[in-house]
Amino acid sequence: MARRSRKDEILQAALACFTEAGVDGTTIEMIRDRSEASIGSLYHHFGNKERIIAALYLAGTAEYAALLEAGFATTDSAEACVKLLVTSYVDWVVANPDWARFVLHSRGRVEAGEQGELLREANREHFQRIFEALSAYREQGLFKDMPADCFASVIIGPTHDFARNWLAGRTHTQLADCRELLAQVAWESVRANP
Amino acid sequence: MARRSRKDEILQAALACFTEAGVDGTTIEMIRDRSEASIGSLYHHFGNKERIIAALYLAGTAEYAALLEAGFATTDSAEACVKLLVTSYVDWVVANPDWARFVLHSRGRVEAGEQGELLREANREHFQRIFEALSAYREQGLFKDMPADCFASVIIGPTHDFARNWLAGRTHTQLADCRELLAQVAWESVRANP
Amino acid sequence: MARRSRKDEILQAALACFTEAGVDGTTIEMIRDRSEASIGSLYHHFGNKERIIAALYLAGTAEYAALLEAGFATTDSAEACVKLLVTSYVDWVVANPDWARFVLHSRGRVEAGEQGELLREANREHFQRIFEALSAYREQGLFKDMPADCFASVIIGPTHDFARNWLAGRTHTQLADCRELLAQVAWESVRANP
Amino acid sequence: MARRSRKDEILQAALACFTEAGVDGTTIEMIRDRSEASIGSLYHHFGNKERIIAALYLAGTAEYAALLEAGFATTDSAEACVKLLVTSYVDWVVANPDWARFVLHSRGRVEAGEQGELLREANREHFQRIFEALSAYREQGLFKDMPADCFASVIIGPTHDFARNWLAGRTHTQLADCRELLAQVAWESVRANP
DNA sequence: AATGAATGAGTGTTCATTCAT
DNA sequence: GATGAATGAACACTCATTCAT
Repeated sequence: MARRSRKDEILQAALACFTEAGVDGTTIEMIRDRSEASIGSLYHHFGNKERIIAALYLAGTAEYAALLEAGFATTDSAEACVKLLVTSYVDWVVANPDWARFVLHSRGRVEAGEQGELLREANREHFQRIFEALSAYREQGLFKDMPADCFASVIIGPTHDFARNWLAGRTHTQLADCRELLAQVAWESVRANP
Repeated sequence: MARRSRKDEILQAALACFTEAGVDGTTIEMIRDRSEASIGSLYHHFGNKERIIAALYLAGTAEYAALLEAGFATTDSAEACVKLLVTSYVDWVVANPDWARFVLHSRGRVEAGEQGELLREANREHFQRIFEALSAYREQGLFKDMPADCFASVIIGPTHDFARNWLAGRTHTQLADCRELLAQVAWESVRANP
Repeated sequence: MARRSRKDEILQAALACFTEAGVDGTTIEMIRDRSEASIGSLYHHFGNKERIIAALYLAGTAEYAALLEAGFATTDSAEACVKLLVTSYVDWVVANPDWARFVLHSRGRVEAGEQGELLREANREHFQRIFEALSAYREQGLFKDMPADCFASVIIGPTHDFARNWLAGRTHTQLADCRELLAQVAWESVRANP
Repeated sequence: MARRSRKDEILQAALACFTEAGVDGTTIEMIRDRSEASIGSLYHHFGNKERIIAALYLAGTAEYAALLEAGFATTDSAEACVKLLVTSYVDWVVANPDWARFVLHSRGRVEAGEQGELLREANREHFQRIFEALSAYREQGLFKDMPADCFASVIIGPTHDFARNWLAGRTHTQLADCRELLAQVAWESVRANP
């Protein structure tokens, strides 16, 4: 997240507060303190607390999507594609642990709020993009046959789960050290049996 | 959760509120309304809101643990054991969707609260029990070599991920319909390559 | 305060609570804890919190009055009488610091409560008794001429003031060490100039 | 107390409530009603109830200290100094009976609260100032020899005691009518015998 | 654009008291 | 007499939001 504009400073401050006190535990006053903006400024830029949360969420998922997009450009096999989904995610989480923790825990909230439709739209595009990238391989029968939503969970589920635990300080192993293992497992789990 | 005692009625009511309004969105007043207990009674039994949350959480994980324990008794192979972890979880989630949603989203909060150590203790026992059940097979080299915390995520990660999505109404497929698939994937992901 | 009956045990416990937490800071629950009586028992004996306070107050002032009465029996001069008022007070405070602190701070409260008239009656009797003891000397012109309420404050004021400070831990000097000095000052302040 | 700013209006309202209902009997809502400020404004200015009490207390003692200071400027004998301590006090109490009652009954509470150290500091300065004013006379042997804390109680004790009684409506005599008498008694009580 | 004093509905919690056993 | 679970009115305080400057 660039550290340039006032808006970004506020978002940065909000994220730090969310990390320390939780989203519900963070008050506007706390964000104001840390961002050194005024309350008026906060409301001028975002309108209300919910929209600060949504903006931070959407920016986070956009970053991961961009990372993925960049990867797709240099990817030319089913295996590389599947592994890319995992490694991009791991890389993003390791590079932005606070942001990742926030995103992982706030989805339901944003989804239920006034910006929910925006999120859902972004999500549809995200999935759409991934399926486009994979559809050719799928038609070639390179993947096990399973429902699309199940397919997604099988690929990314172990990574999500481990990332959650790592971010909560519950693992002995570092997330970065599992990068290849998780990618390999993902590939083996979805590839069609020879 | 039995529907007998006053304490359980309160817990039941709290869960319903959490499902409808979220944990933070639920007020003591709402729980009082639904449980038809008095505020004084609520505080007499639980002391504060945090402890209502913790009690509900702990009861939930205990139920899953009990289900698992019952399954271990009739399990006699590495494959059956691994699959049991998945199917028990799926069964519990399908039978108790509200409770599962609550547990899935409140872990961090309970962990951070005053009852956190209790939870961590319960968790240690839970993992201990699972590793006991699997250690013999592990020593026979029936599993891929990987860190223990990673091993756990590989087995249960896809199920956790899919269950989260299903509970949030984001899947087209029913969780119950993926029961065998998820169990099979779990087993294939951790078994040593022939 | 005798440690015999249940009522006295409760009063004793209440006083200890008042000392530690203040009268308003003390809850019925705290008194119950310390007295090892049940809530029901507390209410059976006293009816409500206010009446516990009043009973303790009245018992305290009665003790001082008794001490004074005993002294009057062996007193045969204006000087001895005046000094007795001071020394009896000092002796009682030193012997019952917690009780004294409570009495010194709760007069207004008891006076304003439902037992206020009882207190006022006791006070009238108390003053009546003192004036009886002093009236002969007064008629002999042994005292300075001043209003009765002023006379009382001149005698006991320094002692009250110092006792308050001593009970609050604000003095370097011990109250007991000022006993004779305060008595002497009282006598000099009210005796007619030769 | 000036009647200008919002803060002072709140303090004024609080004092009126304390007089009518007692400090513990006064709710924030009552102060809000009388001051015509909003609850938010109350908390914006003072933070919590305790700090309203402390601010009122400190302002009260500061006023008396100022009165005293002004008097010291025109005082040039031991007798005048001692009498000034009494008359300043009487004058302040007569001019501000509600405030005086509050100060007389809330010292322990403020002392025990978070602003206690502030109060103690103010007190130290107050005493320091008085002893400076009297030390020259003391060194000349114009006073009876007694501990400093006792000395203070002997001078102001009768006045404190009578003022308390007068403020509680327990005296027949007016405080103002005892002004000279109390000053004279104070002086006679501490001056060295000729 | 920026500011921050003011707002007040709503929150979790306390605690004196009652009453069925 | 004794018990203690149950009651619910009342409280101090929080915090997202507004708006005049």
